[in-house]
Amino acid sequence: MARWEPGTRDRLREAALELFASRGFEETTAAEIAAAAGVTERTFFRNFSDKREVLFASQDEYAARFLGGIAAAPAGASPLELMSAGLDAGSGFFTDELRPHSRKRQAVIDAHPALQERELLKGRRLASALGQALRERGIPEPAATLTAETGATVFHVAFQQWIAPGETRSIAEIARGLLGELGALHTS
Amino acid sequence: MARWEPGTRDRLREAALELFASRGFEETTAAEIAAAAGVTERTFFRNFSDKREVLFASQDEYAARFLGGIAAAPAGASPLELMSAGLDAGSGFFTDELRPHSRKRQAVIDAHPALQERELLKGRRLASALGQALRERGIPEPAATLTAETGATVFHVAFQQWIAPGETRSIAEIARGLLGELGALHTS
DNA sequence: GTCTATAGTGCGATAGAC
DNA sequence: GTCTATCGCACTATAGAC
Repeated sequence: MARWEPGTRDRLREAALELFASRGFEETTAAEIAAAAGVTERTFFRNFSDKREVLFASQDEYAARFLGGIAAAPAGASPLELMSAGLDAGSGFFTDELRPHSRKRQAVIDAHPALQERELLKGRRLASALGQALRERGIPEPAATLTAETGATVFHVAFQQWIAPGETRSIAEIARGLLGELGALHTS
Repeated sequence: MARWEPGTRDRLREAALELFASRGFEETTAAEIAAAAGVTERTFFRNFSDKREVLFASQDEYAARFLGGIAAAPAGASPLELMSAGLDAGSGFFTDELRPHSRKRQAVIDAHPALQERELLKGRRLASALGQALRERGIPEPAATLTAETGATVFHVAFQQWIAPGETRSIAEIARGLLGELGALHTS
């Protein structure tokens, strides 16, 4: 038997969500999460800088996809086209199987101010990273920042809708619809 | 001699800012702040729910003034007039003598993600409270939320400008200018 | 005011991957 | 052999319970 099973990080994330959802965030200790994943508390903190972060690693993965989509867009793309490319690329992260998981995760976050703080910070970091990516694609200010803020907002609203009860559309569909409505605001 | 000097809260806030600014947030313990203010660690945590909160008590006072200004505005005021009344009332908090203090405080916050998280949460709470205050004044949705979000943004931008190097205008003047520019966006 | 649980860090030893 | 992830343990500070 191997000294350590692969996928420690993912097991910790799964265990944490389950325990947070069933017992509450503050009532769950890092040691309990670690034990549920078959590792020690020390290993938990080697994988996640603090107890809140275990819920937000997925956000970082999503951001990386979003940024990758912008970087991979064809040369000469407009700011809005870059943002659409990013939204499309990022949306691949939110598969239909992930939806129940995301609903559970959001319920936990909504119940704990400490987690809301982290979520807000991640949101600002996403907007900031998008702005940087757009500037690196040659978009000047203030278009880069405006487009980045819009993109972050569209994602946020689309995600909230995606996890709403009864919603069946993909997050990409929802985001496209929102971008369309946003455009209509300026042409009507 | 009194058993305890008055103004414990304020002394703790002053001591905390000085220590955070000179040594850094993480390098300063709650016990050190308490000692500098002449009280025990226990008293620190009785006054502030956590170590970060000692820097944000002022934000709560400001919010209370802002909300009071909205509540005190004349009947029949428009959403924008209510917001202006709130901004005017709140601006009284930011006296010229407070400006160096605010600059120092913001530098500390900008240097520590843990403090940025708290700042973001306070910002969301302000916007949410403004929306509630407007609804209580009879403003329907979506005007209440839109106006509240605008008001929170104007305050945020005005505050950033107010602490900018060389800036001498009052925060009320800056906010009025921003509201004017915002209005011009819709009439040009 | 005192006592205690938990978060989070530092470091040496160790076991497996390569 | 090197590199990396884990363990195990000691330790401080936060924050809440009593």
